[in-house]
Amino acid sequence: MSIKYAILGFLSWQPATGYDLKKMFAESDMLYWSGNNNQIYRALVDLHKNGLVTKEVEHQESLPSRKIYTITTEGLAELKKWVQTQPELPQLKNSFHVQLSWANQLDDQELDALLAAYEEEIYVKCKMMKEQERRSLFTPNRTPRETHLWAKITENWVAFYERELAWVRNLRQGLG
Amino acid sequence: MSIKYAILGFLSWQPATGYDLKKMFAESDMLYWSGNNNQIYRALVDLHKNGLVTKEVEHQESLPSRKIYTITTEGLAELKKWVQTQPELPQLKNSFHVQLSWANQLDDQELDALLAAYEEEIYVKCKMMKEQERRSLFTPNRTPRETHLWAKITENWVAFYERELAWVRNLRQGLG
DNA sequence: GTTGCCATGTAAGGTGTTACATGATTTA
DNA sequence: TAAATCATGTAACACCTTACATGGCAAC
Repeated sequence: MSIKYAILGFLSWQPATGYDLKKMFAESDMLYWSGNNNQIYRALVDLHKNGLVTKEVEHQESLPSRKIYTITTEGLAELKKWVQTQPELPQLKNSFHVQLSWANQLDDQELDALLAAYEEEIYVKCKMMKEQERRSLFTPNRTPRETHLWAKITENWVAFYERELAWVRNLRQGLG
Repeated sequence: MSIKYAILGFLSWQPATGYDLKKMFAESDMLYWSGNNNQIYRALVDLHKNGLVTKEVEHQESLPSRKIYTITTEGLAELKKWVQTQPELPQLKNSFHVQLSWANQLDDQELDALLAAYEEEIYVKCKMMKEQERRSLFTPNRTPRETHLWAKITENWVAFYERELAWVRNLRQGLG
């Protein structure tokens, strides 16, 4: 899938500039894009070309003019259509698995150090995710159902890291 | 990280051609590359240029000559060095989350159909992973420790899909 | 006085995929 | 006769990231 639908999603809440969207992506830990300019500005040009958003230019003194993008009826329809397409499987890329696959060259101490480093990293991320869940940032809060869905997505992330943490702890115990 | 280390890993078991490696990647569900030619042949050229593998050409009649790559001492050292680098966090890209984030446009029936489709997809993959775990394919089986590590990696994959399945089932129940 | 915010965008490069191209041999 | 296997490789393109570039304004 491409970042275009996530942008349409944000614009379905309210109009925004590229800069706004950039911040939204950067702040959201749920969506997996870094929020870099290149992708966002290009995507907006593309969406505009296809009539899925409208562009309104607001000139400013001594600052680059703001380009405010608003989703169109076609854009909303396209979003709804995409939302209902066959879901893809989640894509998990864990380079640590590759490291572990060929970790047999290491002695017991080196291997445990590697596992400990991974455990610590997961632990920190897990705590961050839980903190974010507690603050319930980034909830659209328009209908109870939507709020519930967003909570479930956050819950999924927390559970993902918790399970990973349990796995690596179990692995260390089994070896130690 | 790049595919180069995974190739070095395979070559640390035994010499292989690009074609062999392609099959290894395609058969392995643990490593996340598709096993396409482009990446593998380019990576092999690069590894050879850097002296991490040696190339031996075996001419054949009426078939393209086989280029057998063998890992060098430097390659083994490089692999060991990389294996001990600070692990990265697993990267999870779940486009279904994006669909769900803006699924509020859907009515209850459409939403449940979407969740059901996801559940089915995860269920099938989960069963495949369990089957692969049962058969214990692709285990190097050189030392008990290495066998154990590989089993744990497979276990991690199974648990990943099982947890995802439990999550979507729970979500459906909560909405239904 | 340096850092950060606002706001646009470009350049360059890494990573990854599918499809194309060749051509003989074996299998269904 | 159609396909799969062996074995190499190229072309085209999608996706994603970091860093670069500009330039005024506000805060510390």
